[in-house]
Amino acid sequence: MLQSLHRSESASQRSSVSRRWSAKPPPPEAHGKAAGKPAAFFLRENRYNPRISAHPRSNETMHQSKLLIPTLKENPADADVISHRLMLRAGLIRQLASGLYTWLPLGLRVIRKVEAIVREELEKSGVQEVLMPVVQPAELWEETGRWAKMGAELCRLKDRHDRDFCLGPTHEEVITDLFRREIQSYRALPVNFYQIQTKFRDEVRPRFGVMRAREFTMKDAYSFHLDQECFDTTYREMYDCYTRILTRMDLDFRAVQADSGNIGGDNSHEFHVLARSGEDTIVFASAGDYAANLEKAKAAAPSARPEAGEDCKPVATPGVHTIDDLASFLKIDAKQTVKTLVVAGEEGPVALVLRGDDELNPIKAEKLAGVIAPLRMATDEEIKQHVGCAPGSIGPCNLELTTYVDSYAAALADFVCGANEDDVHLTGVNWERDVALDDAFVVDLRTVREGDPAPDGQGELKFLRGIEVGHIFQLDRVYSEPMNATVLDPDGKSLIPIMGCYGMGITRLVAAIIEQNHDDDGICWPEPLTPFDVHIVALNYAKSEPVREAADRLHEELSAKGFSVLLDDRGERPGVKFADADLIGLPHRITVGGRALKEGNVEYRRRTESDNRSVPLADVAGCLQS
RNA sequence: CGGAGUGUAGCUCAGCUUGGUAGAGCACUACGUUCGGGACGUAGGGGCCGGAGGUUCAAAUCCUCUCACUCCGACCA
Repeated sequence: MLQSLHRSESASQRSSVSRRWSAKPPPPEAHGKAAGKPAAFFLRENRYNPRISAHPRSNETMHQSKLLIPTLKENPADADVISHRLMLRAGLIRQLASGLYTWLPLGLRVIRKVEAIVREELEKSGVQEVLMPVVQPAELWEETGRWAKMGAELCRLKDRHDRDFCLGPTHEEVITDLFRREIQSYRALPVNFYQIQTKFRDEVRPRFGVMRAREFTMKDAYSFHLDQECFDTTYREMYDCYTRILTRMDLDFRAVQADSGNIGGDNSHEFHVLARSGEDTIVFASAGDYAANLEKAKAAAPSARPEAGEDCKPVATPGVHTIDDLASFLKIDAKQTVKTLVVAGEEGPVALVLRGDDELNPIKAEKLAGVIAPLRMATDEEIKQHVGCAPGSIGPCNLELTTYVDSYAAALADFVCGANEDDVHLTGVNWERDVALDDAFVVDLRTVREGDPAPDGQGELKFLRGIEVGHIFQLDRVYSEPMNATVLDPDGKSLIPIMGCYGMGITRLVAAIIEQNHDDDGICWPEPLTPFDVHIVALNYAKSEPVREAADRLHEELSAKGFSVLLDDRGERPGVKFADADLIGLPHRITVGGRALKEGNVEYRRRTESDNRSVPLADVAGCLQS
């Protein structure tokens, strides 16, 4: 597969390249009309102007007419999310196939900015950079059992010798292998390695452009420690490091407690950039510091259970199958009912009891002993067989299944539930009296809701949407143990180190930044991340000698002062240039036009402001620095 | 993987119901007029109507099968 992949790829590249070039040969040093033009992949706006190209320039790549920045006037049909739309429209990326994107010059410059900040802060935190291969041998994954455990998301391939490989979706195996080969002494610990590398995950559903792509760039770091205390120190350091990185990017973000997947352990935080289009719901307290992913979020324990008041009685409920039906049929609040869900378990089905108005949190449920992960609801047949009725009439009374009860359901008195008999419910049911309740089986199962009391009692819970751009968590010995990574401790004994793992989505960050920094006209790059600092929009550059001279001089002057400058030297009309400038969204725009130039001025405008300011040509640099 | 939808020019889309020589706008090329917020005229170039099979005198259009892409749900940076 690997082999055929190589072959077909190079073949197609060759053919498309030769087709392109043979159709329209490039003009080497030729000037004038007779010269051919590699027009197809230069800009649509890029009119070939012999007079311009006759002028040698110091820094060709900064000239917009020579850079591939294919802006789009119309919204691409396939992009619904704002960042995706703007990235296509501003010419940052182009899609190759589902979940695969080519980064064009402008987008790549932003990636480099993001990477630079990430690198600087990681180095400050004492993390050392390495670079591991994208292609990884199956043997390593077999050692940890993930070769079998990972599904189709792991892209597998074979080399010419028919040996198994995969495209790395993550690098725990590789780094642990490196560690066990190279590090033998406790004295080397703690160590922390990072890389910025392409990952491939064959996502079931890539979406939102580069936000959830199959191939993407991630910064991943892995640390090794002798003991928990040492790990905790590094974990805090990484938490602070991530906070510094996102703060430097001017992002509005939240660190939240997170579920650590199948790894377990309490040390797990996600870093979310707040955005309406975010895929995750994050929960935070209106007062105090509590913040968590919805999957993980808890509410304060319910108040104590009231005394029983009613007698337990069966009631006929023909055709009533849902909690809504039940509440309206009996004219009661859904809060006074209890629902019993049956899920697949290791030794027969398991019952989960929740208050009628609550939603099951599947992440919490699948962690329970005896419950199969990923969570699967029992089929109607299984329920019929084990409970004896249809799903609409199940209840905890006389239920012969392992039963977990959510603490909110456990706090009810005189509640209504199914009678485990079709079309019959029980009213006035009370725990202990009518149903046994073992404290060990009273657990947190519900999905929290806005307005719930915060678990630490500080205010109530609020929801926001977030884009997960970072995740730090404890790996314990999940990889070091099966892979036999050990060091000798001071007493000469073998010791298996604890590991930590710290991920940050580089390409996803680019999308998240745009989600938070745009307006109706386009992107508004924050200074630390902008592909260029300054956009010089030269009106009539080709035809007006004074404009060309002023713009070129300004370009050189600002470059010399350390600004990165994009000079719009295209032969487009002013309206087109302004619209593109807004779309691309560089923070500073300088318009050089004949009108103001007569007075020796140019116009300056911040991307986030709506008014132009007239500035003498000589003062531009000072104006930018202020 | 289930559900929904879309594939026609580089882009946005019409044409399909009711088969009869493939269209518009933008973009591109040339020339001219324009030139401070997405100009205009004239003349051009560009399409295996996603692919395969079928029905038919005739298929972008009808049928079958496929492939790709997008959106909604379970996974994750």
